[in-house]
Amino acid sequence: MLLTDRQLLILQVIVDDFIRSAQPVGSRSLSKKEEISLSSATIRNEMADLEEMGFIEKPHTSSGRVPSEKGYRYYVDHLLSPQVLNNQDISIIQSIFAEKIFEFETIIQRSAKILSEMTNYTSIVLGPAVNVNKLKKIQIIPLNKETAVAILVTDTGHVENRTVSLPASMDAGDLEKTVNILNDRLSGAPLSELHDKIYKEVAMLLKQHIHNYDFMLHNIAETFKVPISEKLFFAGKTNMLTLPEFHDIDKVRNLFMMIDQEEWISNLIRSKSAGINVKIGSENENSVMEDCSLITATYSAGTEKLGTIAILGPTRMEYSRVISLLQLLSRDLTSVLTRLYHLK
Amino acid sequence: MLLTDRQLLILQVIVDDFIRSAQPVGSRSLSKKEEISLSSATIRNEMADLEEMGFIEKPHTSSGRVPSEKGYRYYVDHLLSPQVLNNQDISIIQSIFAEKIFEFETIIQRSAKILSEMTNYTSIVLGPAVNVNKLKKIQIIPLNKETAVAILVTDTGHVENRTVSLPASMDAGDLEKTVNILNDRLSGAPLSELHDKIYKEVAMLLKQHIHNYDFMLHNIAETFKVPISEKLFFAGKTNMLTLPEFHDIDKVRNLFMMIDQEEWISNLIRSKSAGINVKIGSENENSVMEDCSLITATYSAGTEKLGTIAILGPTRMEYSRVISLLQLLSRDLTSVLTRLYHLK
DNA sequence: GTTAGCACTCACTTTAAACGAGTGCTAATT
DNA sequence: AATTAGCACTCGTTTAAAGTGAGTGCTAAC
Repeated sequence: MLLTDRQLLILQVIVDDFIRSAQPVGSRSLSKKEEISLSSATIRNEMADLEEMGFIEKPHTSSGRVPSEKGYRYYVDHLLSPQVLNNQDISIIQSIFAEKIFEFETIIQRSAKILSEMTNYTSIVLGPAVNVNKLKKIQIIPLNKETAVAILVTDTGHVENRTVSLPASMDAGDLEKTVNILNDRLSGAPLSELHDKIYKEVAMLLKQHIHNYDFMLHNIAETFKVPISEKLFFAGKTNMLTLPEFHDIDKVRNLFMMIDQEEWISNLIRSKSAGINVKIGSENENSVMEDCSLITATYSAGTEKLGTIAILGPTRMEYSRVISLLQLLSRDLTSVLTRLYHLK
Repeated sequence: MLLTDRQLLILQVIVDDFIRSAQPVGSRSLSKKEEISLSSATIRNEMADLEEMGFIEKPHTSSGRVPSEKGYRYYVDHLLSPQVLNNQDISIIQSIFAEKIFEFETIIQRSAKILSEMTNYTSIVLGPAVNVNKLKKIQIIPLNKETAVAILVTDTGHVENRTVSLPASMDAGDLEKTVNILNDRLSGAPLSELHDKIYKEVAMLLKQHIHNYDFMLHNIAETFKVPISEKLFFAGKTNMLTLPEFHDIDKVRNLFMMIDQEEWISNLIRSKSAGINVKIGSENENSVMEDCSLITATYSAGTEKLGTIAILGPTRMEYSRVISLLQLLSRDLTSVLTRLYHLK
């Protein structure tokens, strides 16, 4: 099942054309293209072969051909000439990092936004798993007699905060002691281990030094128990509504309902290997994603993988452009983050 | 233009029926209702009058009647019997506040989610304007030689954080001095005034005590300049897609594109007076909201208005239920927040 | 004042016909 | 042997016409 050069060319043109127009491609319109100097009849013969091999298919008997999933897969694996981005694209991507003072979350969010604007698809960014980060510092700042704010800062500069209740008997001295003990014992520990460590290592110490040991211990442990999972950012969901494949409102609704399940989409995106990853249609193993492709790219700091950026679009996606954009952005993100967080 | 009791009854039944079914209501189906013991012909006469007065209208000559905006308005103002919520509804709302340790943002977000689930409409919650809150404490926590995290805590327990660059020459002592000066001078000031105050009151002091005065001053001022506006939370956008009035994908797209403009929606929601507020269709003064009604309620801490919760639905909305839910939730929110933040 | 009856309206549904983009196959051409 | 012109055929889409039915307005009778 080897394709001739001519079949390759025809397949490529069919895919390109369909990506552009969303209309089934007929033999006559192909024969008019510059790249192809064959009669429509010859093309029909080749198309019949391509169809037999499963690369293209007909929506109905008398219509033009449409790439099948297998066709897209072949196109992505073998026919894709990486699109050279123009200077404007490049400078837009780089504008994400232009601001001097920046927040990690801001960058991630802006990345998602810009990516969706540049592609007219939906972009999804999975932030780093905060709970593998190591604790840099704990602070507890009292607001009034009963309430205080607990703040965790990680070595990556991520800040988590929770409101905690203070025991009535707690005085400023006790609070300070508690914070000191916590910092002393917990600094450097991954956030995910805080809860355990508090009971194992901090409990005793607190008991010795603090009046309202019990209440406080419990409260603090609870506060730090809440799993801090990766944050998920979306941009350009509305773009889906402009695509002809989603003119059916039920399809859109099903897709949106799936997307709203952050749990599910996190798993979908997280479990991808490093580098660029393309999942076409049913490769995503979910019926609502049948008409969608998902392209993911990971970003890192140094050698440590931090998160994923993804583009969700129709199977009829501009693979070449999207891949180039993701490559560029993930590289830039990685280099900025490496610079920022890896000089200890 | 005073309505007779019979006209009132008919109007009410028409609106109720249309809210339920989304289908134009005909005279015959009305005459079959228990509440109404009149022949269809009589009802037709009354309907003709109601139409002449502008309370109902016909989509086309030979169709049943549909409430007009004026009809909804009258219904909301005069015919609405506040729906008594059942125990299940009440306990669901109260479950929002069940958790012991809670974050303001978490509560707000959960409120939005639950509200949208209970109503099957879209809920929007506008958080408090953080920049009128007063500064409780500033902390700057160095991550490495070049970077630090600046943390602002307000008297309401809200935490803002930014990454800042440190001057190369900065040592631990300088940093501590800076933080002390900042806290000393800025505590109690509204966040919105920090930027000005830094130049007016802090600049001099820093100059006297800190080595790399210039770089630091600038950096800090910039860090605190970024306007911290009210956060906006959405839930149940997808619910719109199940409504028959939004079977037209273009309508949905226009609405979603409008909603995505946070700026715009903030203004729409913010500028409402205290208490419950109902805007029907074109009263929202935007063409994409023509088929939508927006019901808003404010929540406060003590006497200070903090934010707004809103439900966006079709003009054919279950006004009674939504108003009851919003009333309950805004009251509960207010009482919890008052308890929490008003015991200084 | 109320109601039964009837002609009328108009969106929606159904059916049939015409259209046209595209195919597969065959026979002629290169 | 590969290519192409020609032609019958398929089938979704468009257009037109006819039929259906929910609902109305009006009038005359109760």
